[in-house]
Amino acid sequence: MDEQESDGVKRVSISTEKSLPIALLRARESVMGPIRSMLANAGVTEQQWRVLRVLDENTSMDPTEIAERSCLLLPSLTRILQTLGEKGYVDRSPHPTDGRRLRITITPSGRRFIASNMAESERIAARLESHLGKDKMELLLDLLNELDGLRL
Amino acid sequence: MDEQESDGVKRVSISTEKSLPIALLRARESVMGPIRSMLANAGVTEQQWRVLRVLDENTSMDPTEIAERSCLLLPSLTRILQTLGEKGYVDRSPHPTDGRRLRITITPSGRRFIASNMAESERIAARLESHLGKDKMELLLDLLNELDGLRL
DNA sequence: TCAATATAGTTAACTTGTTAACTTCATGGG
DNA sequence: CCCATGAAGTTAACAAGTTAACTATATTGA
Repeated sequence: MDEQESDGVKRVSISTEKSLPIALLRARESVMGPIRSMLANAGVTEQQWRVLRVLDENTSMDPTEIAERSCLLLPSLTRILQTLGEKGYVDRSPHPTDGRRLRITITPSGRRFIASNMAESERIAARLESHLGKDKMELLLDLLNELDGLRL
Repeated sequence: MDEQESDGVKRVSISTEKSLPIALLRARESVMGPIRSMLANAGVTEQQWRVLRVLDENTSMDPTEIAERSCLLLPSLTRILQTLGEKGYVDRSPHPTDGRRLRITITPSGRRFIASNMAESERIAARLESHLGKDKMELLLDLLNELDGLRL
């Protein structure tokens, strides 16, 4: 119940319980718990893992594309690519025609890293889906995508 | 379609498109866009705003309670309370019986700050609900809460 | 052609996220 | 009573989020 409703006045204010941003945050925390453990063992952060996975799905990308697909801002990505380069998981080369751009590629070592951790990642995802139910999962993804598509 | 399905082999891997953590992240980004503009004008961060709103709903709390309700970790909250104290929005006093705890209270200035920005905050929330639809909004909140309740 | 403007990426400065170590106070059992 | 253990906060160190300024290259139009 809403603590501030004891005076009989219906509170219009959105108590933090019903706030969508906070609900999204909490839900994400719950989902990320097991994934974080897995990634901590593997020695990468959640964001580094996202970048590697996006790169693994594509042969070569420039930072702007990577940022878009892994949901990171460019300044963050600059630092992450720096770290991943030091770990030997990505290479960078100049763009053939546009001197402003870079071509980022995942190295064989990076692909091996993904391969050796993907099974566990998928086990975690499968366990989540089995707990929530396939139908609810799809419904949830649809709603989230719709939210993402809204132009506010 | 999935780029890696061209060989006819059904990919089991969860392309980042269908990843729940990323969908949650993207959805949150969309929702937060207008809120961030509002808060930037007001001169507080999203997290500072969350803390103030939680404090506004309760007369006095200790940091552990605040952290739980505003979905922050204690080390972050320590710094945020420091900042809010400097802004004059919160006060701290020792707990009457337990020497380890603190009592954090929102100041009148903090309440005025909330009051002068709550209307705009609610306009934004209302616009969101009108775009998505009340039914879908409730459905989404239910699903997110269920996700939060899962023990993985 | 060349100056104005736009794009890609980096750097900087500040705030927060995240984990671990640390300090102080409480509490329960010997 | 005293020590071991636990709980509440803080501090530290590093990674990432966020906005703005900046560099270098491209592109456009007069």
